[in-house]
Formats: sequence, C-alpha cells, structure tokens
Amino acid sequence: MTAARRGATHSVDLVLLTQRDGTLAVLVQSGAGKGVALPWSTPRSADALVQSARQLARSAAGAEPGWLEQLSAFGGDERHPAGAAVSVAFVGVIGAAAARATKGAQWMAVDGAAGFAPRQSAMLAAAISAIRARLDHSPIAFKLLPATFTLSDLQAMYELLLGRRLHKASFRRSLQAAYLVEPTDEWRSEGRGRPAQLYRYAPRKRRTSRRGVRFELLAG
Amino acid sequence: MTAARRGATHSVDLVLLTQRDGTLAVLVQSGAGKGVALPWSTPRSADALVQSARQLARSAAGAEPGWLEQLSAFGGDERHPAGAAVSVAFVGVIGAAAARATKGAQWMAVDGAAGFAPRQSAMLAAAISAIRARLDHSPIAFKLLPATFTLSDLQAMYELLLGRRLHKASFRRSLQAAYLVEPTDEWRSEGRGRPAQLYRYAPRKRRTSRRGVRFELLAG
DNA sequence: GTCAATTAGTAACAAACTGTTACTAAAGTC
DNA sequence: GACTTTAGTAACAGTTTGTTACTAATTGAC
Repeated sequence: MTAARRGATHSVDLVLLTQRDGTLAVLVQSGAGKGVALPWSTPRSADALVQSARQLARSAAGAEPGWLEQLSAFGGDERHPAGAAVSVAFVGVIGAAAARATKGAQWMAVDGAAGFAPRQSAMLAAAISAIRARLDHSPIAFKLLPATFTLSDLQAMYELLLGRRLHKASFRRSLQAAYLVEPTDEWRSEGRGRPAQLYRYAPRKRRTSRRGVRFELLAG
Repeated sequence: MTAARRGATHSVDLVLLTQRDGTLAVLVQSGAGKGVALPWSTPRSADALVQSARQLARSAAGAEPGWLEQLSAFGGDERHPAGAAVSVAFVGVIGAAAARATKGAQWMAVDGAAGFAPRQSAMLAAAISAIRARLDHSPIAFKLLPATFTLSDLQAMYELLLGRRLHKASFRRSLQAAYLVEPTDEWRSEGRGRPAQLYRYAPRKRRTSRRGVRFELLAG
C-alpha cells in the first residue's frame, strides 16, 4: 500500500478480476490477521480517483487493467481495513496473460472467496453485479480475453460473466451485426473437433439506432 | 448545511431534479460569492451515505425524493465548495407537488444552469447522463409525475428526459407489455381535445425474459 | 481406411417485436 | 354543423430473435 494510514479519511479500493481455470478470480492481498483484503490505498494527493486505482493495479498486478470503471462509494459503519470513513471502489478486468500477482498478492476464485472486511465483501458483490449490468455497453469480455480468440472463447466468456448459457447461432448473429470483431488468417485446433478461426476485437463505427423505450423495469 | 466544515475530508452532494414549466429543474443553494451550489453536507457520523443524501433532501426540499441513487464519487483537483478531498454525489427526483424549496434554496432550470464549482458542474452533467442510462430500469419518470397521470403526460416526461420524440403507438404498446400502470376511473379534460384517462404507477410482477446478448457497445 | 465423436459454423423457419400509417373517438371553437 | 385538437387503437410490413437442423473439419477407436 503506497500511502497506508490507519483511520484515514478516504480510501480507493480495487476489485480486479481475471479468468483462471475457467472461472473468475479476484486479486487479493493478505490482510490483518488471517483475513484477506482487496488492494486499497489512501491517496494523499489530489490525483484523480481513477489514477489512484490504476496505480493500485500496477502495484498489485504489475499491469494496468484492460477495462476499469468506478463502481461506487461505500461508507457507513461497515468495517474497512484502512478504517476509512469513505471508500471509493473501482472494478476492472485484466487478461490472463498480463495478470501477474506481485509479492503479497494472489488470485483467488470469486466463488467461495471469503475473509474480507464487510465493506470489501460488499464491493466484491457489487462488482459482479456491475459487470453483468455493463456487459452490453463495455468491452469487458473482450478485455478478459487474449488479443486473438475464437468465437467460442468469446461466447464462453459471456456465459461465465452472465452465469447462463447462450445460443450459438443467436450470439454470432448479434456479434456480426455489431461490427465488433474481425477475423484473422489464423486458425486454432484444440485437439478434438474442427479448428476454429481466430478473431480480434476491432470495433467499427456504426450508426446508433434510435430505439423506442424498453421498460425493463421490474416490480419491486 | 448541517455539518459544514471547510477543508473537510469528504462531502455528500445531491443533484435533486423536478419538473417545472415543462423543463427539468435542479435544486440549488446560494454558494460563496455570486455562484450557486448543489446541496451538500460533510457528515461526521458513520451514517450510510444514502442516509446523508436523504437528510440533505429533507433539509433543502422539505421532502424525500421519490427516487434516489448514488451517482459516483468525485475527486481530483476540481474545486468543491466544502474543499472536500472526495465528494459522493447522489441523484434523485421528486414530484412537482412535493417539490418545495426551503429557505436559501431554489429551483433552477437545468438548461442554462451555471455558476457551480467545477466539481459540482461535473456532477450535474453526470446526473443527466445517468438518468438517461437508467430510465429503462428505474421508475424515474413515474416518480417525477403526480400519483395519477395520463399516458400523454408519461410519454412527455420520457421525451423530456431522453431529449427526443417518441412514437405514441409504440410507446403505449411497450408500456402495456410491461404491466407497469393500471387505469383509474378518472378522466381529465385539458380544455381542448378528447379527455384522457388517468393511470397510476402499479408495477406487477412478470417473468424476467432471458434475452440474448445485445452488444450495444460502440466503437471508441 | 472407416466410422463414431466432437467442435465449428451456417441456413432457414416461425414467433415475437417494432416503426409506421391510418384510422376512430370525444372534446372545444367558430 | 364543420373544423381543430388531443386521446386512443388497429393493422400492416419490416426487423429481430429463439430454435432446429443441417454441413464442415478434425481426432481417436477399431
């Protein structure tokens, strides 16, 4: 932690996710006692909050996230390792290739991750929820994959993040219509089955459709 | 301001919106010098952040918002009236009937609103943007309207918030499919034209449709 | 080699959804 | 009564979406 002070005024916390062994993993540091902690800092300077979050990622994962967004601020009486009155949480993702873990940090499977201070537990839950909500609008899945990937890889990533199965034909048709990927000349053979073509993320401009209102609103 | 301290550690700020004279209005207080300010406080206690925001609304508008959500945290070197290192902004809406303005506060049209400290200007812009993004998932438009309203009122509110026209038939068909309103026995005559039936917001449970992926992602 | 198994990729159909035009209904104004 | 204005609906065509069913290319078993 660069500027760790107990009872500090505010902290910046990071929920950094990557894919490992077919599941989501979160970057953690050993915290006080036998617990674990999300990477956090208590920046003194007037740096933009997002700069502090990027610095946290460099410091704990050795690289910058492929995607990073502010999640929310957390306060109230839920405990935080820094004792900060307010904590600003960021959520980010990083590809498996770049996802190292520097000394004192390690990747832990999200399912069954436990041992956080209450406020950081809330951050992790909110991060998963935010990723699902923003998956349609942010290139989260693409930034979790290597630079080239098969369409089955991409679909599997969406399924992992959403927690449900998708239809192959529909998925590819939607992807095609969105002009988000372009094929490379390479093919990958996984051993069994037909080889798959490799694609890269290359979003092209398209006219924003002016749809009507959706009313996805649910009864509380 | 309940707990105003210069150079405080963190503040809670509120962008509270209502409808006035066919446009959106934001609640402001006279700030330092000739500028204006969004309502803010620097809570000392460990109250949940949203409780501080609700208290701000009660204090400056005399009532609680019909809808209230955390917007984002703001930091960096953009000036804030409290000199706070970090400001947690909330966005809320309140119906015109309940929208009073207590002493020292007033409603100001959002178009052409100016004179805020830089950080609060950013909050206002982010609030408008967030409202558009969440309009499909939160009952924002309904909470800006009185308890009963006509479908034309509702459509006009959506058009005001989205900043574009909508088709009447499509709007009503989507609304019908969403089971969000129920008709009352009352009709309202505005003077000219056929009277309109009054409806109330009464969302009913419905099965959440398992749609495929959307890829609304745009080229950056 | 032949055949089953496995994974990739696509065509095509039916159902649902959306944008639009055009209509009917009920009020006020002249 | 004719015209204007606003409310509300029906119906059509084009698009999107969920699904089934196919073809293609590879590995492994025999």
